[in-house]
Amino acid sequence: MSLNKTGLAILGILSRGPQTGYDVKKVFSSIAGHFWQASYGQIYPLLKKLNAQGLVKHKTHKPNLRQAKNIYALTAQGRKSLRHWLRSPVESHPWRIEILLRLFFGRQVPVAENIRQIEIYRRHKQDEILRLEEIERHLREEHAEDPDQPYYLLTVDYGQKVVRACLDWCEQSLARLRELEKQGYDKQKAKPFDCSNCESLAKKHDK
Amino acid sequence: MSLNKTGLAILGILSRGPQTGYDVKKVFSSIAGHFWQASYGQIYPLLKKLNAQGLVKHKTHKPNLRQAKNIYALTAQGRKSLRHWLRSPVESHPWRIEILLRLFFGRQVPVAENIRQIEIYRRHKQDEILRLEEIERHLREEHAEDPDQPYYLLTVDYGQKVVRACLDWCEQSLARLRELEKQGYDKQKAKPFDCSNCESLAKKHDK
DNA sequence: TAGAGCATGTAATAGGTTACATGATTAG
DNA sequence: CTAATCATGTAACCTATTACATGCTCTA
Repeated sequence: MSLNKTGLAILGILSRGPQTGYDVKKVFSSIAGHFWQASYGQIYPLLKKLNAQGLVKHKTHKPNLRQAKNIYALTAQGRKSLRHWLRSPVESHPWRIEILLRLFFGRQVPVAENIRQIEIYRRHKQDEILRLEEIERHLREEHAEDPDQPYYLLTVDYGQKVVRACLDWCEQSLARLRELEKQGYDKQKAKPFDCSNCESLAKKHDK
Repeated sequence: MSLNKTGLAILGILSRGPQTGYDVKKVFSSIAGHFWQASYGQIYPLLKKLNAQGLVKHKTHKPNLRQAKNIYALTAQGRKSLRHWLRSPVESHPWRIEILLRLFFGRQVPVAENIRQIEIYRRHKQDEILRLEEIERHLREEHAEDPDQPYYLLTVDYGQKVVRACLDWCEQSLARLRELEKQGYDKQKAKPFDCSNCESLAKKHDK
């Protein structure tokens, strides 16, 4: 009965009504993709697994001899599993942020290179903002009658707030790095430095 | 010559000076863990692989007959690979945010349940803030002479800004859900809703 | 002398991406 | 007729977590 988060996501999507694997993918590509993703290579095998576990059932729809599509629907068991998960306490998950990994080793290249990277990152975040605004507009216009709309809007709002915080950070960091550059940071000697006290931080974290 | 992000992270950590796999892990557990993580099960095999590729070399230090530890150091090739990566443009990465996945299906449970989840999530984020402040304090006090300090502080600042944005969102979302609850949202009929126009959003995204 | 920390590693498993492969239908 | 969209699926591969296994050293 082990079930991963993406499996539960699929159950959740099917709770909105019966649909094909292809339809499920569209949800991940449209209104849910900004906080969760899944590929066909995951969706089809998972639907099979959910079916084997009795959490979904499918009807094969044959409009003609050659073609068939599988329409999946939640079972009572599936709805129960979904609701059980929704009531279990949410956990904390670590983040992986590549721009920070790069900046952490920033001294290995000239300051100007790091400035360039943040400018690229800022463009990505600006694109994300546009995408989120597009989703918000869609939700307000096309989902005005959708009973799920209030919850959907919460997810978009999260994205907008976080991405705006990223953009704030970009501006501030660019200013700081330009200042560093002016102060001749690149010309400093690379004296080795070792902090033995980092251990005490690590200790607390691993508990 | 394929090399993943965590492999590059290890190269980066070794650029601060030769050290053991155990030492590398401590960096992920202390000042780098808030934006990148790696377990022993990843670090030791990766060090072996990096060694095979000539990006790191190791000396086996034997303080006595029984014990041995492997001290790894970057090679010229390794330093070159690291710098090459640092100059390549950073890409955009999707996020997976479990609290949003849950809220997306929030209508499946009473509003009070979703409020409870956001309160739990808020506690996680408050803990993260404390952790980040601890790291910042450590960096300001113990790394005052560290030439990498300015870059390290940038990574902490990112975390603080983003987590504070999350906390803002928590407050606002809690207020909205309390309002929804008051308005009798839970008693609404669950009319089925299907948005055919979601497809147009999906189309743009998949391009 | 017991517990915490130092130190290295493997095996099983889980989770996910990408490319490949196939073929029908529909709109311009 | 041709391009886009609908629709399903597999195989190879990569990345990462967890549990397990081992044994030394130092400090209270």
